[in-house]
Amino acid sequence: MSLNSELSELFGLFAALMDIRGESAFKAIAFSKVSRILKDTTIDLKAAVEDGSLKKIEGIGASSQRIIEQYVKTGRSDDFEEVAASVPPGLIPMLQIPGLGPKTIALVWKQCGVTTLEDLVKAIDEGKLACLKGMGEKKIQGINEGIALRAQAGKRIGIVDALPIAEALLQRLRELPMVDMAEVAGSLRRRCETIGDVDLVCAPRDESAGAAVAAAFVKFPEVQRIVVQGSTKASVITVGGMQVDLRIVPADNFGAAIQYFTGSKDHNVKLRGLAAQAKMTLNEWGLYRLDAYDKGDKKPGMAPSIKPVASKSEQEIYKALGLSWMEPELRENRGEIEAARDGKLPRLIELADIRGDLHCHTTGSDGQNSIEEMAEAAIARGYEFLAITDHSKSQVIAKGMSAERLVQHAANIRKVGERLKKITLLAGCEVDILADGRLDFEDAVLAELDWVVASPHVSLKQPSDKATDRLLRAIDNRYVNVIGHPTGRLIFGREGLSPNLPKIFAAAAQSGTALEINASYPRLDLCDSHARGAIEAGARLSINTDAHSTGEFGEMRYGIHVARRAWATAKDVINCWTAAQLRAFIAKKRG
DNA sequence: GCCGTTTTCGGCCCGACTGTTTTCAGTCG
Repeated sequence: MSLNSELSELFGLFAALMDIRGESAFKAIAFSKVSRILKDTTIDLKAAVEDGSLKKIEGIGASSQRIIEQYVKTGRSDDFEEVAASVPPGLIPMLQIPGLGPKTIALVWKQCGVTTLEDLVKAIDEGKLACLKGMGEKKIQGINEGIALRAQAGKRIGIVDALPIAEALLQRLRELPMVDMAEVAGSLRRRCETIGDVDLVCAPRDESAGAAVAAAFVKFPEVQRIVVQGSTKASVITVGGMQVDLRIVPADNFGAAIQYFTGSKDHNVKLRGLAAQAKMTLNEWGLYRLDAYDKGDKKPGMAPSIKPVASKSEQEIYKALGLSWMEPELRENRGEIEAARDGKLPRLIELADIRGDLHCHTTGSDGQNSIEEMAEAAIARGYEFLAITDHSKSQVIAKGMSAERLVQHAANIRKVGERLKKITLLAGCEVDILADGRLDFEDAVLAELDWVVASPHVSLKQPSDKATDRLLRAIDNRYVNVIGHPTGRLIFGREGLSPNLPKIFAAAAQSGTALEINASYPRLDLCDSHARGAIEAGARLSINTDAHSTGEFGEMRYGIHVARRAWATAKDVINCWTAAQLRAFIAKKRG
């Protein structure tokens, strides 16, 4: 695990421990924030400790800095260990149980001696919890259900599984005659790589039709089980076991609702702070002037009776707060609010900006389709160029090619390119970066190609410094144009390499080597925060599907999501350049 | 714990829901 993720985890645990200890919730929130900052950042913490730049990061104060410094130097933290020693570690996983929070956990620990989940189950069975203050029959039943729920589900799912189902449900909602507007919200709208549940928001044409919309929604064929069904909300479990929450709001409050339920939580918290500074209050119903709001009539489940400053559209709400509208992918409180205030939001890359794919496979190695079929599929997508990059010889399982076969393959690619004319085909290779940073082919072989993607496939658990040297060596090779899936991580699968990213980004920028956002799920590698670090360091990105069949070119959209979350514009991504620009990019590095 | 054109002290987002309550605490998103 990298130093950054170790420290991120430490601060996350620290926050949980403080919660259970009953310290000020704001302290725990502050440490959670530090945990998230460390998870997102690509800065080299060792270097930041040495040059004292740590405390310049907003959200990291004196205490956090002290903890990080000690941890970087010694691999441990006195502050953390002291707190950890005072709370049984078995209590921490209990925070994951729905309906069970820090206060209740502390109560059963101190009053009943519960220190593990097993203890808790036993205490419930023996009726020990019933004698606690504020603990009734229903609450105990709720905890029991929470434990069961946690055991059977609670797992996040990949965007690749969630998005198609959400889009199908959205389509059905929009086709309902009584529905005026419907939209996806939540982490799915922000295009996060994994999501907990799907949030949908819709507005009926007639405000009284809420119950009818909910009734129609729970009968959709994708729905397996109904959790809640009312006139303002319906919650269901789909056939695939995914939870989908539908909120039904008046059309006049649609913008506020979708803004609110899109989040992120951190983004909304910051926005509410801005509202408060301007003597306003922001909630899921709208943005209101504070003095009027306090006097207004409020009933649960209904819009406040007073006139809002803004509520119909997101644009209105942001505008009233002095901000331009923000793309959902940016709403993570990673500087987008300041950028929107200063008119410095990027024009994010779109799928339509992509002119070609620079990493795919054919039957030459482990792909399903021929060179011609892949090229025709690329033309059908409107691409101007396509790089065919089959595996090198070390990838025996993937039918990796010998040098002789590769040269013949390149000749075949060029022949197809000349015949088709409508597209520029680049004869390339995905060459393995061996564990020590050597490439799987000699330079003389690579020099025969138009395009080289160099990727790590083995030794993905090597130490950070070795991984750094390995990738730097590949970047240094004049024939290497892209580092493919640079860390080798798999979502839900493996952590992959954790190289010193600032060094990698700087070398890539300086040498004219692009870094890949591999669009194939579950790779999505680089991830969003890494890709953003690369852009900030001046490196170019390349979004590629790594398609092993013509159908997989369609995965480009998932790579675009990552790039947008990384604040990428079309100029940052070489797939948006013209074929001529690409040729110049190649020629410049070859020298 | 963090932060500062309302502050170096005193705030820190807001509403809904639930359960165990006679006015509120805990949890969730």
